[in-house]
Amino acid sequence: MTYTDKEKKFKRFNVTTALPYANGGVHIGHLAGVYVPADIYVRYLRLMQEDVIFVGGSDEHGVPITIKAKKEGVTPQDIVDRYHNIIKKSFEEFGITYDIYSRTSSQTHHKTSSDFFKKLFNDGKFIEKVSEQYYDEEAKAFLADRYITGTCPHCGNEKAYGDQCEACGTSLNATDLINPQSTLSGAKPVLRETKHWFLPLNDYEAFLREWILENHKEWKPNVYGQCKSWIEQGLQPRAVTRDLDWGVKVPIEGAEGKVLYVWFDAPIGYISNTIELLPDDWEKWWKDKETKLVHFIGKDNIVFHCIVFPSMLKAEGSYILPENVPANEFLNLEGDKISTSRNWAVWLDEYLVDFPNKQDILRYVLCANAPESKDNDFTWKDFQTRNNSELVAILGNFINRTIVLTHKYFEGKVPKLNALNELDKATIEEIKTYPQKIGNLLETFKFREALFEMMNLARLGNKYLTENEPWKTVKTDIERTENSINISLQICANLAILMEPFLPFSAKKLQKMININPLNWFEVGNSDLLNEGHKIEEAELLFERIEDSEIEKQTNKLLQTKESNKENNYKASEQKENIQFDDFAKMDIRTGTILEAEKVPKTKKLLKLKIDTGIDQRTIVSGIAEYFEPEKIIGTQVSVLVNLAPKELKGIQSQGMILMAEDKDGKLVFVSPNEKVVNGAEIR
RNA sequence: GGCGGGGUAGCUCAGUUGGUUAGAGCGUCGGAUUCAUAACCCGGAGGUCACGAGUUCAACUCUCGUCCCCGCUACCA
Repeated sequence: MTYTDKEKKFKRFNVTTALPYANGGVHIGHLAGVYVPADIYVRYLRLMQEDVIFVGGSDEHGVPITIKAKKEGVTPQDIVDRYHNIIKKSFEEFGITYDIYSRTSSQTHHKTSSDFFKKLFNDGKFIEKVSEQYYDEEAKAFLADRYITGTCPHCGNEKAYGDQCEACGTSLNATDLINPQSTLSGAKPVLRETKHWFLPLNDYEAFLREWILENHKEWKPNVYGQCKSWIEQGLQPRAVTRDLDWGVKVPIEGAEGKVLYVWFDAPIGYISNTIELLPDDWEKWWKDKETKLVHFIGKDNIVFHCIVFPSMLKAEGSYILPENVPANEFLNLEGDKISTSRNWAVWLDEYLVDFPNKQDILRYVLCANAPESKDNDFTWKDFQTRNNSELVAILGNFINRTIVLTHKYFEGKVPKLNALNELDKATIEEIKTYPQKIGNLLETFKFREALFEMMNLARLGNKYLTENEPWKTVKTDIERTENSINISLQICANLAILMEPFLPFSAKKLQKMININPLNWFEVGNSDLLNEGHKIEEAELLFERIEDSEIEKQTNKLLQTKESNKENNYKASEQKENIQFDDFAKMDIRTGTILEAEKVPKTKKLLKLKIDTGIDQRTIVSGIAEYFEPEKIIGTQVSVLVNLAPKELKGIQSQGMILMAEDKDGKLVFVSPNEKVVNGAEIR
């Protein structure tokens, strides 16, 4: 029975963690947001002797993996094998205690997700839509947006992807690209009709409203608010299939060459992995109302776990819904956003090599500084300080001085307890409060506060010891000395259990040092955990100081990343294919002067400009508002493409285009004559 | 622009249904101490609670407006 569920509404816990995508490693952002809190939660529940399974796995489908495979000339399976193994191994070594860590490329998962789809299909839960998509006739395959490159219609970058131009950051549709090209064969793709199935999320709006907005007001504000925002913006049908050959095949006739869209199959991975763990007994973990389902995720996943997956489960009909989705915000690194592509991260597998047997320090720092209510910053300096002045100075030091004194005065045996004085009594009373205090906090997902309370017990120990001064009383009052060492040792024993969810490796070490077996959470809080005469082992340091040099090594590593990012940051795009003079001559580019400029209401980037082109005065809408203040550009002479077909933007006819140069940081600059000339002068 | 989250001591965060001098840890300064990994213990300094207005006997806490940070979303010819 947990502290917050006195009526025993729930008999068991099913705890899942977001499936890491198997095209890269796991970094501190993932750990702080998802894996560390989830592991703490599960370890705690186990100590409470609750029935709990902890389910994880790798997400191995989706287009990015196929692209990476192609780039390296290996199969997608090779890619996911590589990263799945790295991730699985580093989780193990880091002490994330999954009951199962499997993968979505498993047979079980293919069958489970395929059956899930079929059930929804047969029950008429999908709608079908036919649309036009690019098709590569040489490779005989439909092309995902990512598989198509072409010229960005906006900035002219020739290597824009079908979903996004990385040069200007614009998100695109593949059909927007000029000169589209298949990255599979290099062929020019053609449009072809294709059929897909959609989950009409809009039909679940009433259900979601009631389930979340009415019945789960206790969810974290960031999660609840985000859901509310999504629901109120209106939900759209979402495609659940794609034309791709890497993934779970769509299990119906006429769906050759189609797979389940990765967002559809990935959350079903939680179910598949449970089945793999408990083939005969999995259903009670997913279909019994007395099971508490909890998803640990990062904030980027809120929509999938609170809106989409529950709608899928609801559509299926026989599943329970998550009871809570404690999503964390993001962790930054030394002031900058963590970024895989810029290699701005502390990778778990590298940490484990650089700091062998120091898992608990990272666990501690990431928990103490977890982005529970807002984005937070990880710095190596803070890592060092928290280790040196909290783990070493408060926790490690208390344990060490107690054990050393026990050996010094009592030959390593627990001394007997005599008549208690007021301080003894007060201390014993306070010890009693910790299991429930920490338990309550953990059950309500307040991990950093729970950790803080655990440390407070060590603070209590230090204070108790200092006030008793056994190093003085040993010469004058042996009974006092016996009491103060006995009670200090009882605090050590309590800590040995209470710290286990947070600092499992050190807890184990401490348990060995004082010769006890792990107890359950309800046995803790007492001051008779160690009997008189109980033998304890020699003192061994739980934590060691981290010197400046080690921290410098890490910050230098990051500095290097920053340097090399700077150098590699900008690569001029390749020259486009040759054109004839006539092609160029078709473009009518003129000098013009900005007469008026104002922001287009309800937009962030758009300015409405009035330009004197020498030919006429015309209106042009331009997406430059982030870089220019309207008043300051009036009078500026610019280059204007005047014979571009007009286009309506936000209800305004835009007649032409202002030519801009884009710097590597995305900043836009006017392309202007370097001396004033007449308006309407041809640029050639 | 719309929606959501956040803006409290140098740093990281708590602040219950609005109610006495706004709290904690770390950092810093001073003291005490020596069992302990220059650690522990005691004490001090440090905040017009983003800004402005309003409701109220009383606002960090409620209402409105403004600014800043993060995310989602629209827009970028």
